[in-house]
Amino acid sequence: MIETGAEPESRAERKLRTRRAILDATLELCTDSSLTALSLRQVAKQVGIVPTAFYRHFDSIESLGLALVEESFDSLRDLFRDVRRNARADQDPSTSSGHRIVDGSIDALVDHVHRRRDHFGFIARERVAGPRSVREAIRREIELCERELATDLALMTGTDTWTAKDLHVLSSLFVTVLVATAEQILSTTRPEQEEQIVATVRTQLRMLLIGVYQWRSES
Amino acid sequence: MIETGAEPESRAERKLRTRRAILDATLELCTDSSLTALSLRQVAKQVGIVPTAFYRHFDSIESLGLALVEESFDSLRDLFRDVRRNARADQDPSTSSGHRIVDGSIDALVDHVHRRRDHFGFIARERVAGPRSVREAIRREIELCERELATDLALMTGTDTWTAKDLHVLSSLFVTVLVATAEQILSTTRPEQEEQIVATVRTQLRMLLIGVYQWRSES
DNA sequence: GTTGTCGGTGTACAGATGTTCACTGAAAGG
DNA sequence: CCTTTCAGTGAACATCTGTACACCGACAAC
Repeated sequence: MIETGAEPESRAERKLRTRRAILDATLELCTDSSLTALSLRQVAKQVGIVPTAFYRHFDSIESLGLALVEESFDSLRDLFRDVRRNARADQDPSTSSGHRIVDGSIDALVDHVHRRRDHFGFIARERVAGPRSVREAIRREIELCERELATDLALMTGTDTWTAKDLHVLSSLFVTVLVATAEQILSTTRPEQEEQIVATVRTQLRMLLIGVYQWRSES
Repeated sequence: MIETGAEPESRAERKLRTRRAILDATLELCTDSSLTALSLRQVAKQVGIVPTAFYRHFDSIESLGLALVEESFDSLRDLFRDVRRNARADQDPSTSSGHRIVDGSIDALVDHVHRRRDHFGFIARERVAGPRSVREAIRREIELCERELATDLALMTGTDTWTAKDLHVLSSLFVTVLVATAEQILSTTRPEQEEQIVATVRTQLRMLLIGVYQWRSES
């Protein structure tokens, strides 16, 4: 469609470009309304291809959704990597009860959500409203994240004597709060309201952390 | 359609019955797929009326959704009432750190979610995937619940010296966990997995409660 | 008993939907 | 150079979509 100067572009590259265009168009089209309400023809029109050409890349909206799940969770894993790097740098016993880690993690969350509104919004929506297979894929990925976070938590001071079960319980709670916060950030555009959301979750995590530092696993 | 014997049934009653049938049909049809993916004709067919008759009751799927929001939050308020009654009965200083209240509240949650799967599922889904006006209505209702819970929390031992802001922060965290738990319960049918979910949230709330009991509001 | 109200019906239409099929034309491969 | 591959085309289809309109017939009101 739009050729910008002299780009040879192999056939494979061109195919990949259209595929990307489909993924992007889909993310844009379902910013409000969910995959299940999205038609193949809307996507095709947005991309600028004929409806039938869609089948050269995906054989249904559902499998398109599965591809978007993978892509979106790449963004979420980026966030996790940032948080982990952040936490490791602050593994300083002199800091008071992990306030730095909390603040750093929240900042990272806000930052990543802003940079990939589309991906985080996609996960939040399709997690509960998408086609069954998409919902299941998302749940599986989230459980993966929880397990991953649990092993990270095991390495931190204070939780080193915890049972594996308790570690996972805590990890799951963090992920729940993380998801809820992302949803809230996505549902507002007013900066002062976002400030409010961030301040709230900051306090929530601090309250929780007090409990965590006192917790001793039973048995 | 189905006349069971001698029921005079006034015109108003009949209209109300059809309205109910529409609401029920809608809840059933969108157990997986969201309002935005639901067509007026599907609803009409499920109810057993002709498509145009739909307009005698609602002027769009969206306004139908708003009615369902009100109805669903009636169920949620029922839950809150149960929890509050429960908590008041257990306002006994001899119980250890509110374990009884936590357990009772979770039991009430599970019970209500089972009894009104449709309503809780509707809220969980349309909260993020419904039409804009429906999403906004749900968010408003949830904020109402948070405020309500915050005033309840103020009356409890341990939080009586807290600032209004901190009370709302805690209330918001409880509601977040509540919503997340309801979502998890709804997404499973296996009893042993539900047991697992309940055990997890029980521990999570206990961890959190430790922090709450130590928390002192600043300024 | 006449009249008006109003749920519900049936027909109709213009447009959108998923999917099929035979096609084109340029890049890839021999 | 000639052949194959294959992303994208375009027409055609049966079906579903929201909504407009004229209509019916039972209940309600007078």
